[in-house]
Amino acid sequence: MKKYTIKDIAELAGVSKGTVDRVIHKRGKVSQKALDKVTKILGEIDYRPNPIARNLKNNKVYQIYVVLPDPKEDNFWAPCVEGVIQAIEEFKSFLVDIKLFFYKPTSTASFKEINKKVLELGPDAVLLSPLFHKESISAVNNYRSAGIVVSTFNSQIVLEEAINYVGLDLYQSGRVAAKLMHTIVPDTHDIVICHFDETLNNAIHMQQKEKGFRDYFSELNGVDYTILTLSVDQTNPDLSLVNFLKSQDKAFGFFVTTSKSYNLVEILQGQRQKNIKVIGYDLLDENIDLLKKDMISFLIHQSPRTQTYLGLTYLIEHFLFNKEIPNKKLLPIGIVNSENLITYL
Amino acid sequence: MKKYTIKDIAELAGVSKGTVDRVIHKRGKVSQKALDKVTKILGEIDYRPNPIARNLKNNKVYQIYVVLPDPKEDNFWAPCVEGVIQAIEEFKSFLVDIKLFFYKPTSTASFKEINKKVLELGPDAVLLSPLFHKESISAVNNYRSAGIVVSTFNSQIVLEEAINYVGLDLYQSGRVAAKLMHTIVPDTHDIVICHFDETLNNAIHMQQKEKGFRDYFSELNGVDYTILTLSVDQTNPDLSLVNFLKSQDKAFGFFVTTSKSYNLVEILQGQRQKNIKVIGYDLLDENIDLLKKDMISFLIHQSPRTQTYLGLTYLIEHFLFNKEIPNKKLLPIGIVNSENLITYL
DNA sequence: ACAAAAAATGTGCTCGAACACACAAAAAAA
DNA sequence: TTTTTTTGTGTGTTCGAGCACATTTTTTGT
Repeated sequence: MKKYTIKDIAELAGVSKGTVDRVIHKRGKVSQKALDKVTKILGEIDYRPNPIARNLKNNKVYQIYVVLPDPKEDNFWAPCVEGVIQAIEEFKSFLVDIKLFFYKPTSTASFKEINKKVLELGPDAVLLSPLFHKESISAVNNYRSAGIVVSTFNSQIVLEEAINYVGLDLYQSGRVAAKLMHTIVPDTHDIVICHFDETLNNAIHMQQKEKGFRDYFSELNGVDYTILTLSVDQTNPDLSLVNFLKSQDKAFGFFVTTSKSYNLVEILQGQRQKNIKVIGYDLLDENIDLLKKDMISFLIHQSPRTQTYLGLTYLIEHFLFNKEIPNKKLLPIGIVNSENLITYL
Repeated sequence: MKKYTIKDIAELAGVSKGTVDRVIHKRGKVSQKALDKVTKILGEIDYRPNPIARNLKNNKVYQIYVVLPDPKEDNFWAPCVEGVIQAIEEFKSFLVDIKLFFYKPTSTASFKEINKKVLELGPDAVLLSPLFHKESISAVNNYRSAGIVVSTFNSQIVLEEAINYVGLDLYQSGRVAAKLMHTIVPDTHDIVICHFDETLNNAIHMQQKEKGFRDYFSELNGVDYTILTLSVDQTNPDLSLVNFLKSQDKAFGFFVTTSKSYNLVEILQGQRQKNIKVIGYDLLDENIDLLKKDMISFLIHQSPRTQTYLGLTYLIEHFLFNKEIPNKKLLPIGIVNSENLITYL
C-alpha cells in the first residue's frame, strides 16, 4: 500500500506540484488539459495528504476551552476536570492550549457570563456542558456565528443543526435502572423514583431518566408494580421526605435519578426495614462507600471523566490531524456493583 | 505557555542549533562551556520536541502486525477484527501498515507457525493474543530478541520483564459474576460453575475466573452456598452433562466461564425448572438473543473490540508521536443486561 | 613554531503540504 | 504588430527536528 505525495502525483501527471496543489484545493487557475491529467491520476490512486506534514506547516496553537460547572459547587464534576487534565497531559507536546472555565451550576447568570467571556476570548473550539437548556442554545449559536467549533457533553441539547455530543443516552439509562430493579425487587413491592437535587436544575436529565424507567415497566406484561415519583428540592426539605417515606410502608425499591443516592440512604437509615434496594447514579465517594456496604445495590456510571477526555481528544485530533468529529458518541451505560467498581476508577 | 523550538534554545544559549541537538541527544562532541550554557537554558524552560516535526523527518512506514485466532473458528474473535479494522481506518493517512494474521485456536502448531512467519517478516511491533501460555512466552522472547515491540491482549502472560497488556482482570471478573449471582440467587440454592469449552484451551482463563468467583463467596460471612464445578470438554459430551444436571436438583445459579452460555441454556431448556439464573461472558449473537429473552440474567463484557483497538492505538501513537505505551491497561468489567446491551454494540 | 590531527561548532539539506511569488504563455486591446 | 492584460505553470520557501557535512577552533606531536 504505497503512500503517495503531491510530488508523486505531479510526476505521474507530468505537471508541477503547484498545479497539483491547485487542482486538489480548487484554487487559482488551471487549464482543462492539466486538470484532466491530474484528476485522472487522482482517480487511479488513493491520495491522502499527510496530516503530519500539513499540521507542521500550519504551525498554529489551537485554543480549546472547556466550560463546565465548578466541581467545588457540585462534586459530580470533579472527574470531568480529571479527564481534561489527562487530555492536557497527553497533548502537552502538541500545539494545543486547553483552558478550563467554571460556572456556578446553580446560576444561569454565571453560565451566561462565563460563555460571554469565552466568546470574547475567541478560542478555536469550546467543549461545553450545557446544563441550562435555553441559555445553552443561545450560547452555542453565538459561538457558531463566531466560527467557533462547539462540542457538548453530559447532556444533549436539541438544535436545528446537529451538534457534537459525548455522553449517555439518559432515557436508556433509566431503562437500565428499571431492568435492574426488576431483577432484584419482587413484583409485589412498590417502587419510588426519587428526583433528588437541591436546585432542580437537572430537570431535563431527571425527566428523561424517569421516562425510561417507567417505559420499561409499562412495557412489561402481566406484572404490575406501583411506581411513585418523589421530587425533592429546596421548597421540599428533608422532613417532608421523611414523612412521605414513613407513609409508604410498602415501598421497597428506590431509583434515585441524580448522584445524591447517599442522601436518600442517610434519611432511610434506621427509618424503615433494612431490606430496601437502592439504585442510583455516579461514583461519588459517598455512594461508593454505601455500594460497598450493600446499602446501594447498583450505581449507574456516567463516565464523566471519559466524557471530557473523549470530547477533547476528538477536538484536538480534528484540528491537528483533520480527523472527523463523531456527531454523537454514546458511551456504554456502566452498571456498577461493589466488585467491578475498582475497574471504573 | 510558549512552545520552544531547538532554534529558540540555540538563540537563548548563544550557540547553534547543531550544538543544542548534540546536547539533547548526547551525541558528538560538545565543550563543557557550551554544554553548561545549553543545559542551563534547558533547565529554565520546558522544552518538548515537536512530535509532528520529528515524525515528518522520520518518514518511515511502521509495520504493525496483529496475531489472533481465526474468527471463523471461534466467533468470539470477530469483534477483535472489527477493532483492528477501526484502527486501520482511523490511521489510514498515517505512515502505518497494519496487517492481520490468524491462527487456529485449537492448534498450538498453527500458533507457532504463524508467529514464526511474522517473526521472519520482521515488523516493528506485534499485537498478540497469547492463547497458549508456554508457546506465547517463547514467541514473545523471540520477538524481543529481534527488537520487535510486543503488546498482548485478552489474556495476561507472566514474564520476568513486564509486557504491555490490554484486557480484563479475569480474576476480578469472576468476583463480579459472584456478586451478581449473590444479588439474584437466594442463598438456599446451589450454584454451578461451568467450564464450557470444546477444547479446554482457555484453561488459564477459566481457572482465574473460577478462583475469583469462589473467593467472593468464601469471603462472605454467615452464608453458605454449595458451589459445584463442572468441566465440559470433548471427552465429556452433552449426554453426560445432561445426566449431571439432572442429578443436581437443587442447582439454581449457573456461572459459565466462557462465551458458550448459549450452549448451556440450550441443554437446560425444558430439562429443569424454568427459574434458573445464568451468568456468562461475551456478547455473541446467541447469547444476546437469550439475554433479551431473560434466559441469561447477565453477560460480562470483555470488550474484545476495544482491546485490539486500544492496543493498536497505543502502538501507533508510540511510533508516530513518541507516546508512552501503558504497561497494563485493565478495561472496565462491563455488566450487561438486556437494556444497556445496545450501548455496548 | 608549524603542521597534522582532533575536537568543537555551525550550516544546510530533508521530510510533505501549503502558499507566495516569479515567470511564461496565451488572449485581448492598442 | 506591439503592448497590455489575463490565464496558466513552475519554483522556492516555510514549519521543527534530525543528521550529514563543512568549517572553524583547539590540541597534540615534531
